[in-house]
Amino acid sequence: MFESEQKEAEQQIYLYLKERDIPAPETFQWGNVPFEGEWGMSTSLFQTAALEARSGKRVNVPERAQEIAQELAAHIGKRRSFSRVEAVRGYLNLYFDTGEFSRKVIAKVLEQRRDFGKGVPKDEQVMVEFSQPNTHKAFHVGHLRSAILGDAVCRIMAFAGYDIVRANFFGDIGLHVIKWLWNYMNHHAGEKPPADTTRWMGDLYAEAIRRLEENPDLEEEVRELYARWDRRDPEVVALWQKTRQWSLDGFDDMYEILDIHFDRLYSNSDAEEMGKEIVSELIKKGIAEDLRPGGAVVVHIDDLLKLDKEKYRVLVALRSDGTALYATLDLALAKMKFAEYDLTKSIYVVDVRQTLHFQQAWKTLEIAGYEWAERCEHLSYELVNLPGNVVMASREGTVVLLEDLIREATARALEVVEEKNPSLMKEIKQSVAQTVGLGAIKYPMLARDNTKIVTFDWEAALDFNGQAAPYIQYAHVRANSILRRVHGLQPNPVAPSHDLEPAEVDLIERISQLPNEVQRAAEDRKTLHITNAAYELARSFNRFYKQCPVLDAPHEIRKFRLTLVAAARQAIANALNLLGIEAPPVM
RNA sequence: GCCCUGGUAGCUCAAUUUGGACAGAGCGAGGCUCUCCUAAAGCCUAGGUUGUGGGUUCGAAUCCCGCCCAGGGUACCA
Repeated sequence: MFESEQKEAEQQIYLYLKERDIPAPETFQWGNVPFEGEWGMSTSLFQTAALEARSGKRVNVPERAQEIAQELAAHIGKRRSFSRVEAVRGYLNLYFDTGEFSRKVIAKVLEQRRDFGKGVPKDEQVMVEFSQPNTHKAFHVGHLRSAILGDAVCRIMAFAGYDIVRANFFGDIGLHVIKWLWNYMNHHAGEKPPADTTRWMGDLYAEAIRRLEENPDLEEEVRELYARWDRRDPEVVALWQKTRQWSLDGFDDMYEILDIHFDRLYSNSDAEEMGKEIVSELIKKGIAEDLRPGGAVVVHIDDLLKLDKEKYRVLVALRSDGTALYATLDLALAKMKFAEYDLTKSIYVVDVRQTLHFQQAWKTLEIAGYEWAERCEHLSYELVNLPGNVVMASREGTVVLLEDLIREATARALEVVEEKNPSLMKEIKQSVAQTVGLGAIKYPMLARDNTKIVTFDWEAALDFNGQAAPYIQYAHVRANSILRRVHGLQPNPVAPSHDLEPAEVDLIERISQLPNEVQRAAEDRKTLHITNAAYELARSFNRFYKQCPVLDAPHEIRKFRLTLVAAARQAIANALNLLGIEAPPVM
C-alpha cells in the first residue's frame, strides 16, 4: 500500500550513502515498526555498518548502525510523506501519516467487501487432493485433519488467486473391505444401515476384526471371499457396490456438516486397472523388475538413478500374486489427474508417514518419462494423537468418532449459549451452537504447524476460551452488534479528525496485513498464518472495543469508528471463511 | 544402521519471507474491571540459560558440527 514511499526512501538512502562514500548493501529489507502507537516501516542499518567493518574500518557495528540511522533520519526527516522519522538501536523508522493510512485501509475493505484480501488470478490450475477416507470403516478424529486442513488450503489458495480443483480419493477396495463384507454376509445379511451409517459401518468392521482375532481359522473364509471378489463374482460385486454406497452417503452427510465439498471424486477401484497397465509398461521399459511368481514387481530406484547412498530405495509396484497395492494405484492416480486437467501443481494432503511412498511413486513416473511427475507435491502433516502419544486406530479401540465429537462440541456450545445469551430464539441458539462447536473443532487442526502433532483431548476440545475459534467468532459478533444499531453507514470513509488511539491504529494495522498473510499462507501451504492473523485481528478488535466507545463517541469520531468497525467485521469474517469457520451474527 | 520430523514458560502453541529491536499468546495460578455498543471480553502480576555442548557472526530459538530425548519411515499395510 505504500510501495512508492518505500522506493523513494530507499533512493534517498542510497544517494546519501554514496555521497559520503559509505558502502551500501544491495537491498534493504523493510519491515513494520514494532507497534508503539503509530504505523510505520523500518529497516536496519546493521548490514551497512557491517560492510564498513569488513572493508577494514574499525567500527563497532551496532554503534555505527545507530550513527548512520541517525544521520539518515535527520536527512529524510525533511520530507513530507512521513509524519515522523527516528533512529532507534540501529534501525531507521519511517512513520506514515496515520490518518491517511487509516482511511486508505478502511476504504479498501469496504469497497472490496468479501473480496478483501483476495489476490489477483494467477492463471495456474492446482489440484488439491485431501481427506481420502476408507469406505467400510469409521470416520474418526484422526481422519479429520486431512479433511479440515485440505479444505482450508483450498480456500486459501483459491482466494490467493489459484484455480483450485478439489479432489478426494476413496479407499473402496482392499482387505479391509473384504473383511467387512465377510462379516456382513455371515452375521448381518439383509440388514440396512441405521441413521448414523458411518458409525455402524465402523462397528461392523471392528466386529469383523474381533471375530477373526478370536478365531484365526476363519481367515480362510476371508481369503475365499477375496478370491471371489477377484473373479468379479456378481453376488460379491453387487454387495460391494451397495455397501460402498452406504459409506459414501455417510461421508457426504459429514462433509455437508463440515461444509467441505469436492469437485472430483476418485476411487481406488477406478485406478486399479490403469495401475496394472502402467506396471506392465514399466516392466517393458526395463524400469521395473518382474520377480513373479517368486517375488513381486519392484523398481530399484536408487540403482536407476545411480545414487551412491540409499534414498528412494525400492518401490514395490505389484504384489507377487499380481494384485494391486497402494503404490500401483498411486501411479495411475497421478496419471489420471494430469490427463484430465492441465495442472501446474498436484498437491496431496496426506500424513507424513507416506512421504517415502509418494517420492518413490513420483520418481518412478519421472524415470518412465512422465515430465509432469515433478509437479506432484506432498503436503504432509503430522497425526492427531490422543494424550500420551497414543495413536488413533480403529482396531485398538483408541478412536474418537467424528459424530461423537460434533455432538459433544455442539452440546457444550449450546450450554454456553443458554448461559450467556438466554433470550435468543431457540432455533438461533441451535444454529449458534453448531457454528461455535464446529469452529472449535476445526481451529486446533489449523492453528499449528503442519509438522506438529495435534494432541486431542476432550477438555481442550471443549474449552471455548482464549486462543480458539469462539474467541474470534465473538469478536465478529461484537462488531456486528454495534453495526446492527445504526442504519446506513457512511459510504465514503474519511480520514479521522481525531488523534487515533493506539488500539485503533493497531486494529487498522492488523486489517491491512490480511492480504499479505493470504499470499504467504498460500505459498507455504500453511493455514497457521491465517489462524494467527484471525486471532490477532480478533484480539485487536476486542481491545479496541474495550478502549474506544463507538456509538457514544462525538459525532465525527463516531462516524470514523463505525467505518472501522465495519472494516474489522469484514476482515474477521473473511479470515474465518478462509479457515472454513463460520462467522455468526450473534452468539 | 540409514533417512525424516519435533524438543521454546507448569501445559498447548507462536515468533513478521527465513540471522536482527526487550523470545510473544492462550490455558493454568494470583489480583482487578460490567448504572457503559454482548464480560465467550479487557487489564495487572508471577512464570524462559529456546534439550545439550561446541562453532560461525557485530548479532543465533533461527545457520554448521557433535551428543541426548520423543515420534515416524525404511521391498509385497494403507
